[in-house]
Amino acid sequence: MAVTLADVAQACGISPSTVSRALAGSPKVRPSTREHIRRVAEQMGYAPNRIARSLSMGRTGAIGVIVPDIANPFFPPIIKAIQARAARKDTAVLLVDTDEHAGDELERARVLARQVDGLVLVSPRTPEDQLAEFVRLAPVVFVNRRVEGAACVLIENADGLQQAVQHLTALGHQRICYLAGPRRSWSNRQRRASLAAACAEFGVELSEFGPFEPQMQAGVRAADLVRASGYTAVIAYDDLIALGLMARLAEHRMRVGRDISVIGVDDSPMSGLAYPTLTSIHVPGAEAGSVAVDLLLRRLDQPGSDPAVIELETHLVIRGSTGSVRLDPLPT
Amino acid sequence: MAVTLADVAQACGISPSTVSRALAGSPKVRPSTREHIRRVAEQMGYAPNRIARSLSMGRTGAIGVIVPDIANPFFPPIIKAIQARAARKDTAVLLVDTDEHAGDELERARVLARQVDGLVLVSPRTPEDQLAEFVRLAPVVFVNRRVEGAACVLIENADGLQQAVQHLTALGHQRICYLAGPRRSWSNRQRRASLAAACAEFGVELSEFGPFEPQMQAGVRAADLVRASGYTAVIAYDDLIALGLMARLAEHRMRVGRDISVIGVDDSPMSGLAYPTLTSIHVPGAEAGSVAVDLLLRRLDQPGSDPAVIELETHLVIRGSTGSVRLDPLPT
DNA sequence: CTGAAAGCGCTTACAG
DNA sequence: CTGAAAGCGCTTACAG
Repeated sequence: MAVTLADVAQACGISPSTVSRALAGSPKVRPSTREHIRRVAEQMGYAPNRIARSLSMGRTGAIGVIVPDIANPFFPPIIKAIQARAARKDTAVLLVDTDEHAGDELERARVLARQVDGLVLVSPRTPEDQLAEFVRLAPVVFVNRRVEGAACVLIENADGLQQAVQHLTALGHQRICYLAGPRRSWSNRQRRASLAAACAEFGVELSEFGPFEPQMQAGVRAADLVRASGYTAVIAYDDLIALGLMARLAEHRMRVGRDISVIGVDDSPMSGLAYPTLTSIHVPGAEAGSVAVDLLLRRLDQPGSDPAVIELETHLVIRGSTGSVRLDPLPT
Repeated sequence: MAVTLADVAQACGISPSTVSRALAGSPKVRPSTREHIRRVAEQMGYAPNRIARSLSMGRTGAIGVIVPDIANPFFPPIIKAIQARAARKDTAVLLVDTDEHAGDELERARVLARQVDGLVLVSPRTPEDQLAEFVRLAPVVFVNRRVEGAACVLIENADGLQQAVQHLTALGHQRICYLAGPRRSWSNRQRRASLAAACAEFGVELSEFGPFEPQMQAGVRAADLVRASGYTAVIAYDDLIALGLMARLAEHRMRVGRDISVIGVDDSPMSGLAYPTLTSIHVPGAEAGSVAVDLLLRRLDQPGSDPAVIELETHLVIRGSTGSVRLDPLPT
């Protein structure tokens, strides 16, 4: 029912082969015929059937993206950047949300791999020892997780966390409490290690509560632990936990930024709009997304190339949720 | 390189036709052969090439979903429900985020339509007079927008808003200020109309500021207008605007729930976790998503069927951001 | 520069 | 119940 290559060919009185080549912009077609064909095709409203093209070319022009949870504000900027970058390269994006079910990732990837040219795996939760499976499925780029021998786009939290610890010590805090993320999370292990290093460097005592799911509700739960413990400085695994924490502390009339300092990770849009505004570590999500697409597309075009590992940096954004120990801020 | 139908057929010593039928579960194949074929296929790791199947069947087994902005918390529940429902029906989902660019929707839909069996258009921003174009592209279901003659899943805000006005009047508020959403938004027009009706019913004065984009930042801007105006009750187009408003009011030491009452729309996860918690109108996003998939799939299977119009209801969820005029709440 | 032919991997009337 | 054949809409060596 849609107009096909053969229809255009017939209308032009020439062979489908030539129409195909003309539309592909092949230099082997005489310019005048090419123009004529193009005009006719346009005017007939011809649009190629991508499915048919995929089958004959052995390439789908699509990539698959798997994320744990699109409702977590960490992911939308990455997804948007992936879509934008892919669209620019005329590549479609199939998105799968696994709802944080680590056990589903491999199976979903297996199905997805058959319909796309390659996969971007964002913050996969699959255990270390099964990660190699993904690489066998299709060309793959991992985002926010290091996998030996595979292409990765990593977010290096060390700088941001080091700045966070420095900032807190400058404000007089001697002890820092870390609200840990999910145990299976690679980011969490990375953040905890960086934090330990930074605390050692500045001579600060570090302790930990958790693990917590990356959701505000978990931060609410954490709040009561934090209150009971008497810590004056908290670094949360992510902004969601930090925001939940702050909301609950406010309920108990604790003044965040005065009685207690809170730092998140992600620098999500909400962090600038909470009250008080949330000091947070900026994570270049959008950049990670577009770099991932570039890496994947390059791997598809040059199958031989070495899998690249890109590390992106982070930095601290200071806002209202951190302040000096026991000292009143500006008079109001 | 992957194992194909022909490979399986050869391994079994029978024709590809029969293998195809056996795997499709056709009753025309002798049960014993069917079992044998299945075992061999399984053991060879055969998985059908969906692209090839699509081409020969004229159906892709995928649906396209277009949303204005995945970063807006209104959409993730809908998207997740669509994915879950589609996955259960063995249908893939191609997701496109238009970044609130109304002008891009039609073009993106056009491209998408060629790779899927049908489209779900969530809260499309395209002007009224071009909406019919989508229907011509492919089988379509609209979510959160009424389109004459097309299948729609609508969220009827009237009940929720009526409850909201009733709630506010019961608390003693005589005037209500509405913070309007985007002008091109169908929801906004619908909400404004329902609100006007409810206010008329309860004899409340209604005025309006806006339009505002559905983002917290817009709520921050709105806050200064609201403060200057002296209104004691505000209903915002959505939770994001309401949350931005609350954050900014808090900065100015206004006590939301006491000095002023604020109501949002969406009942997003954050509304229960802000401080104070946000009274909001619950919108059944997840239900809308799965109903939309059902509708679309039914249209694909029964092309003749009439396009259904489903209306989902809303209701008010009362939390901490609304309170009596000028009266102190419980002593603490 | 252009065309006829084969092929991508499946499905499905049409014959047995 | 099973097989040979045609076809889905494209691309691309292979000949001219």
